[in-house]
Amino acid sequence: MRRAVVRPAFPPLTACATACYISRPTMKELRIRNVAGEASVGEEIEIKGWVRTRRATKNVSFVEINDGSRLSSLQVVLDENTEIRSAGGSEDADSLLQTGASVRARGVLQESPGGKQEVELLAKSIRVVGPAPADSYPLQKKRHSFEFLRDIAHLRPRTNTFGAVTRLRNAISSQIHSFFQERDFCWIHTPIITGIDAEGAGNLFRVTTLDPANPPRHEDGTVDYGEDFFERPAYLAVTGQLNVEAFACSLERAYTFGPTFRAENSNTTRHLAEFWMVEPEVAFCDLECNADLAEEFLKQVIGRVLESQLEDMEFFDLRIQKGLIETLREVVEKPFERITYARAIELLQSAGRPFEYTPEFGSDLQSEHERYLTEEAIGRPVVVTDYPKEIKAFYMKQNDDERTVRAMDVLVPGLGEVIGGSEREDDRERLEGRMRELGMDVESYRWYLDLRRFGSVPHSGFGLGLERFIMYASGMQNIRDVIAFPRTPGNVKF
RNA sequence: UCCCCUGUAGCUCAGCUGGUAGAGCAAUUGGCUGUUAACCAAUGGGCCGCUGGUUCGAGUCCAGCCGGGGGAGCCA
Repeated sequence: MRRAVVRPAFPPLTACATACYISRPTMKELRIRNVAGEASVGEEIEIKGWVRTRRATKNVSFVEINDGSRLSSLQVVLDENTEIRSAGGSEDADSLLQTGASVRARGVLQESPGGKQEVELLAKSIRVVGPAPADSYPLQKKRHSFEFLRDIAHLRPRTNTFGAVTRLRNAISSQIHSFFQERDFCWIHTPIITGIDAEGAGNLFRVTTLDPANPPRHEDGTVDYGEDFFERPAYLAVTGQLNVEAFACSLERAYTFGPTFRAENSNTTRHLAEFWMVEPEVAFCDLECNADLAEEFLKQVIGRVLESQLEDMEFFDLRIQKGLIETLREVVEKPFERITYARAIELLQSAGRPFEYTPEFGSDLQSEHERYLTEEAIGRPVVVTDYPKEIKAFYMKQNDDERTVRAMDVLVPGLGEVIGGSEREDDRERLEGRMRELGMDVESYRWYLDLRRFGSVPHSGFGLGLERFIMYASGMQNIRDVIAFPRTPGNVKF
């Protein structure tokens, strides 16, 4: 069977100007973000989307249509010559053309006499594909609280703010991959199910196929996980770091980028039970190298999304956080400060102001301390290194002073810690010794210790919480508003 | 997990020392010379979170429960 000329339904953007047709060779179907660049005034085009608002006068009405391809809607003008139809063939298609309805509009692009937009679509026809009854459609053409929108998480992508957040999240994710791919890193898909139950990092979600009402038990009454799917306890991963170290110690440059899970009962604007994390890991790389990587990473990703997402970023700057773009530009342009933990404590102790928690060597930096350091004492991003070993994870490389480890936190104004990382302990004996000090089950980490037995190498890495990064880049104040469907204690509705 | 705040119209909120329910926006209808947070007018809209208590009388006071938000801790 011979096929006619095949036109791709979803051509890549670079080819779109000449090939963006779907089954209608004479009709240019465009996404709204491409209208200005790919259609000229006088040309007939078709667009699809959802009605944001409608303003009607006696003879003309104006319909704002948004298709999510960009922040701005396209103004579609209906006059007495416009044919208004509905998919259901309703006699009253005009009344169905209201906020929330999905529509197809076909017409001629023209310069707009109104001040707010360059071009508009004078509609020859507009078709209501799916109506949205106004008496029950929750999104109105007015501002809604984020709190309310969380209750309709399936509809909030249709709002300006959440659309912008979603596009920014996508752009950041893409730029994260670009940053590492351009530097020859391998993306490692570390497992989501793990048998390692410690790492100190909080509570884990258990993964099991046992019947919770009637699990097999040992004679002493404890649950017999030998009967479970993995024949031992299993959990959702809280980090991919230990796994990705195996690949850094073979491919030299590796990173993870995926979901991770913590069963902590924390209810704050900065915590989720399911979130995304980026974890680069590099062999032949010490702490300074690691800090360099973190700084370059933040600068490149932020710098590029400031360019590619300018319209959305200007929206955040105007509506979410005044001065956001200026703050981010400074992050991109100024070098990060680097200080040791000991120096940070000195700065805090000489701050000449009280803190709720008194800063002293040996105790962890509190949120208020981090904010003071980066916002007031230094005034730009700062990398704090060499923390006391007691407050950091077992795998961090021990300094010769016997009291600190080669850890680093990157603190940024307005948020505090955005990146945490370290040089890893590459000496097997010291690592195992530290694990025994901490009372860990060394046997279950035998494979991890092997990385230090065979061809061990200095290596370093860090972790970045994607959602916290998006919060920082957008100015959004609640982590639940930068992820599609947030999972928090007591919340898995969507 | 702890501390604080809060549940009143579709949304955001007001409602005083207890006296029987209000505003703005949204919606509906009509009007209007191309609007853009459109405008003008009219109309409809309420188990005042739930349960119990005090009282002649509870949106208001008390107790318990449920939901939401913020802060702290933990951390990313």
